[in-house]
Amino acid sequence: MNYNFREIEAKWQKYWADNQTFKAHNESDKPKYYVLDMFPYPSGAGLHVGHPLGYIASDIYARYKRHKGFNVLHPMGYDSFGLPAEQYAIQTGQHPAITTEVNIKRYREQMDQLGFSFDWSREVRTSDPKYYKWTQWVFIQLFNSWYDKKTDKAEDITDLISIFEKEGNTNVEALCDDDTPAFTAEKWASFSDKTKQEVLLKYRLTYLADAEVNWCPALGTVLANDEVVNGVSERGGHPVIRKKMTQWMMRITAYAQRLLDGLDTIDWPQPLKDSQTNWIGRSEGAHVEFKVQNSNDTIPVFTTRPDTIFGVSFMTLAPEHELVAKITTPGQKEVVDAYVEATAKRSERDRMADVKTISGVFTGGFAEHPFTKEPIPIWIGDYVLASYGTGAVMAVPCGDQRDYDFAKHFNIPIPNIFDGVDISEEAFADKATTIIGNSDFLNGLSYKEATKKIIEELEKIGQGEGKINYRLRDAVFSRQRYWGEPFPVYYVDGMPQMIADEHLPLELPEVEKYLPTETGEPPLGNATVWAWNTETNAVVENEKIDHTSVFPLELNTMPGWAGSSQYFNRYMDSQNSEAIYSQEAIDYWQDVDLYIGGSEHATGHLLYSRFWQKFLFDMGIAPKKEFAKKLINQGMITGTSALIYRVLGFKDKFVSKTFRNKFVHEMDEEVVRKIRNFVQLEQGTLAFQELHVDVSLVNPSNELDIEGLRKWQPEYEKADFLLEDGKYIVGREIEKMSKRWFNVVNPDAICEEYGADSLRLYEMFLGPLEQSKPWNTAGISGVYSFLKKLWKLYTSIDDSEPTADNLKALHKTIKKVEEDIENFSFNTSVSTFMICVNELTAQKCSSNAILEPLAIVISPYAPHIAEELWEKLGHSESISEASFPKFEEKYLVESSKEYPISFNGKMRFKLELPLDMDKNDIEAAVMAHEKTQAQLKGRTPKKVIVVPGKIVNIVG
RNA sequence: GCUCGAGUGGCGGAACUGGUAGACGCGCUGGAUUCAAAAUCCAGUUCCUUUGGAGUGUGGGUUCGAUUCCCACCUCGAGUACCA
Repeated sequence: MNYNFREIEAKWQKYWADNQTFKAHNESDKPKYYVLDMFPYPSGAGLHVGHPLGYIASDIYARYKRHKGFNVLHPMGYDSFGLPAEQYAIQTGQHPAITTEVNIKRYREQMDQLGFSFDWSREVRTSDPKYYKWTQWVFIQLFNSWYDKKTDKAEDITDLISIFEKEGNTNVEALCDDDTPAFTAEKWASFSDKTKQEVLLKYRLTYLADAEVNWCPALGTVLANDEVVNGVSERGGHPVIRKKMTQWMMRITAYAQRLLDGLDTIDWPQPLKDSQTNWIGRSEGAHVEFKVQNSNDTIPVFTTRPDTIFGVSFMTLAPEHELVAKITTPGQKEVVDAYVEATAKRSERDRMADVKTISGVFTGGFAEHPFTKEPIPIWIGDYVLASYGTGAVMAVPCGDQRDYDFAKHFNIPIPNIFDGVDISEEAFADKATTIIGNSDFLNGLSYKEATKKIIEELEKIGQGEGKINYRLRDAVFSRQRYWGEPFPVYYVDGMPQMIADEHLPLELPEVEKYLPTETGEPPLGNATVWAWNTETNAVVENEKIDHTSVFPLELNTMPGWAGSSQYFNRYMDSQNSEAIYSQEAIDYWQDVDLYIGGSEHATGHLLYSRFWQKFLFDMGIAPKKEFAKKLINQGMITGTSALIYRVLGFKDKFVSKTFRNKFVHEMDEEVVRKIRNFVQLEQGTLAFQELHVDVSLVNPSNELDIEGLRKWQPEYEKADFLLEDGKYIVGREIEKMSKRWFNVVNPDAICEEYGADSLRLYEMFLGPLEQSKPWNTAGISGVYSFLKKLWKLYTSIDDSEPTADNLKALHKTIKKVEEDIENFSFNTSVSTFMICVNELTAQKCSSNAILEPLAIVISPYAPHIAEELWEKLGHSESISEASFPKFEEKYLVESSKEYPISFNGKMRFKLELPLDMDKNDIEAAVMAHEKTQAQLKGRTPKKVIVVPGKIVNIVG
């Protein structure tokens, strides 16, 4: 019987589903192991071949761990809130829930087809109210918490209130808004209820604030910093501007240091840790207060080089800085206003694009040097960012290149405060060799000594202190979208109130339109039943709002990362309706042992999740400070795009690849004539435009299906082609697999033709998991014929004694595959299987004692065929729990070795010698050999290196 | 610019802590089988001036010996970007 993958794969997929083979139990005598994949957003396009790469790897690992006797948790779900479903809803009016449901169904079919060993009973969907109930619940817990620097953790807000009642806030060391006023217990008691709530908002871990946000007019929503790439939205590439809006914020900055420290405790890829480190952006320095002359105002500044304070010759404020208007003198008002206005108009993108242009204006105002009391001119300049530090810098042109350039440009003096350094050409910024001079009490000190000294002095005069600054900003948590988690929040007198836990979830209301309202409110503003009745604790019609018992609900929804920030814990007990998860469940599963996913989530999902995990840890409901011990980034599978070349200016004229050339003047006259003839253009410039066409229109020899193209899109209906050898040859380009490049390949066709086991093996065989690699199906026949050979090997099975060679082939394989899986080197395992099957076939092995363990070793990679072979071997239980064969060294012991004989490090011939031969005998045997003498040509070797069991090297 | 990766045949890639460079697969070439094709099997396949040489992006270095370690540079990719 031939290898019939269709029948086999369908049979075992059904068996696994019927028998719930991969259901994980929350208690077991076995050790636990938790293997997690990043759950997908179910888009309309379905899975492409890039998705399963990580899923296959994690599935191999999960299946392997089961063979190794672990109780494995391997769940899957859907990150099902998101923009595409909403955009589709806006266009068609179809509810996003329906689109999402359809897409999920397709994803599920595709995943089932690949034979993944997921425990589907634990599936979660972020858009399911039963799930987002707990997202809302975490939000409420954050709202009810503040961050105490003394205990260095989140604490209950009620504790803070009792401190305020007892002693005010003067002794409280909290991470709170910078503008929090100081007050005594008496003062607190005198505050109105509303004021109290306002003050508390400055402490809560999630809070409302008027924030400068990234507003994307095209999407009608704000975006988080990590959702803005090069000044445009990550999704869709729309322009983004800065705008002030009242938004929910997450006080992630409270955890900046712990997020940084935690990185040392987890086994994550270094590049990923680096990008989180950079994103958090810790810098040590000092906070310095500069007094404004003839005023009570001070300008706070953060600097990493307080040691250079005697080199300050001007200050620069961000144009948006709140003191600008106050400081500016009447004489300078006009130019300053013009500059401020011009800056506000420039998009972030513009400002970023030209880093080279130096601009700024003098305000006319002066600050006072804290030590010399000299006046320091105050400038504004757009190179100072309002969002970083204090939005103001003390400029030390001799020590900072940017300040140096600014000073040169505006003819500001550049005092030199370094000993023995020439600053006539550029600034000197090398901390290691710094010796301070010309700086009063700092003279002669190194960077380190001077920094310590100056901070002491600043503290003495009360104008500064040592400070650590972070680049990380608090995260905006509001989105002006429909298809996201509603906030469990209603407003009384403009102040946010939480809906009590027991009334969650607060479900999304129905709306007629998914667009913002005419008054510019978010889509939830269209809902007519969206008010909270505090007496019945239910959502009621808006018209019942009376501001006494019925109040308006929040109109924003949560961002995409809300639902993914705690899903890994929820899987541990996903059907629990009483709690986010039971304490028993999390005590058993603890954390994720292996997390596989893309590196694009480095500063988004993976940072936010770590933040939430630390918060849950502080609350005492998560036992681990980090949610995932080990993380692996699978590489991207790139697509091979197909390009056709349009003659510029001729809509329907396309030339085959060889005819186009980027530099027309380099083209052959003959070719130019042909093209001119083709487009009937005697004179004028020839140029070409590259256009992507669907890769399915191109065959493996890069020939275009011309008729197919004409039918593909109306634009090409009348296309006319200049052919070479009667064919149109397309250009090829390796690019990210993306719908817009028409280079997406989905796994369905491959599954259909070769089966899931082939696809699984092939995706692993492509190369190292973590590297990105181009998708090319050309090689898939290799793994397919391997499976056929494997199948054939099991056609006759008997109880014969295995030969020494049989055992050697098997145990070599066990050893290598075990090492490979532990090292996530899945590509080399596939080669190992091929070698093993080739050897056993050559040896005509039919021994049960070999074929049985071999089936288990292969089973994590190609589970369907392994189950079928296992059944053929006479088993009635699934192979999935069979224990992994034990490697035995004794079968690999050799008695002789084929020594490579090298001359000056180059291998010239090989010589078989017994392994127990000692150094001297080996040397004698090699020197006596005729080929040695031929190589030496009469010379006497200077030295002979013999490494027994490895190599012989003759020098001379 | 800065940070982090990566450069090995026609292609994907292999080579454990420095010890036979190119495993395994694709492709290609030749052969067997076949009326023929598919499938299958066998042999070959880094390059060159082939009784021998050279060779892992380039140039140096350490070593008996370097794809592997060190230094400098080049190219490509990813992240980040006026961060005070």
